[in-house]
Amino acid sequence: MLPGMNEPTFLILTALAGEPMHGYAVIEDVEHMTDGRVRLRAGTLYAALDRLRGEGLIEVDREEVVQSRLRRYYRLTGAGEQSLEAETARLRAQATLAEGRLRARRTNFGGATA
Amino acid sequence: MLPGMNEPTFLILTALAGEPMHGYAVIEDVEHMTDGRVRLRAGTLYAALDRLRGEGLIEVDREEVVQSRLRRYYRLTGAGEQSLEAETARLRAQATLAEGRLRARRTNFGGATA
DNA sequence: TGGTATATGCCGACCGTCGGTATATGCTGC
DNA sequence: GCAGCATATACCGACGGTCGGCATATACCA
Repeated sequence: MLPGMNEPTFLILTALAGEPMHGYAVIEDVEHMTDGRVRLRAGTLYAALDRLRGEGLIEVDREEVVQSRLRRYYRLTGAGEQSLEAETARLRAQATLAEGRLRARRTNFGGATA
Repeated sequence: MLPGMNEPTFLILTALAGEPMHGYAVIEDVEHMTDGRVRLRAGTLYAALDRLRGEGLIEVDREEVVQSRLRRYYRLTGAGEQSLEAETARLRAQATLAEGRLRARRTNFGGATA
C-alpha cells in the first residue's frame, strides 16, 4: 500500500539529512528537534538504523574511536534523500487536507460539537 | 512520550472532520483523499473506530438502516478536533524541519552523496 | 563509592495495521 | 438462475516497529 513511514523513522532520516552522525548523536538531535517530546529508545534507534541500512536509505559514513568508545557515523544515501523528500511532501499534503476540513468545519458549525 | 499518531488513524480523523460518516464511507473517503494510495482494511478501520471511541476522540452520531443494511455514523468530538489540530501542527512542523535540512544539504554538497 | 553521560547492542512485550475470512443484502451481467 | 461485485459490519492470526529495560564499557564528578 506504499505505507507512510512512522514518526521515529522519519525523524532519524531528518537528523541524518543535516550531516553524518553517530547513533547517540541522532538520539540527541531528535530530542532537540522535537523540543524534548520524542526521546528515542536505544532499541528503537539501533534497530531502525539496521533496517534503514538494509533498505539502502542510509549507509555507514565512517567509524571513529573517541576515548576508547566506538562511534559509527551514518549518512543519508541518494535513495534516502529521495525517500525523505517524498515523505515530507506527503506530510505537507495531509496537513493541508486536514486544515481545510477543520477550517470548513469551524465556519459551518463554529464549536457546536460535543 | 506523547506519541504521534499513525497515518491510518490520522486519515480516519480527517475524514470525520468533514462530516459525520459511517465506517465504509470512511474507507472510500480516505482512498479518495490519498488518490488511491491508502486503502484501509476493514479490520484496521473498525478496530481504529473502537479505539478512537474509547479514547473519546470520536462518538456515534446516529444509526440508519438502508436496504436492510446497518449504517453506524461517527463524528469527531471536541477532543478529537483538538487532537487532529495538534497532529496537523506537528506534521507541518516536521515537514518544515526536514525541508530546511534538505535544502541546506543541496546548497552545500549538491548531489554528491551515494 | 556511587551516579551520570557517552555509546552500542540485545531482548521480550505491546499495539496498530495487514490480510483474510465470515455474514448479509442488493444489483448487474451472463 | 447464479456468479460476481459493491455495500456494510465484525472477528481473527500474523507481522513489524516501537517501547522499556537490561547489558556492557569507559570517563568524569561528587
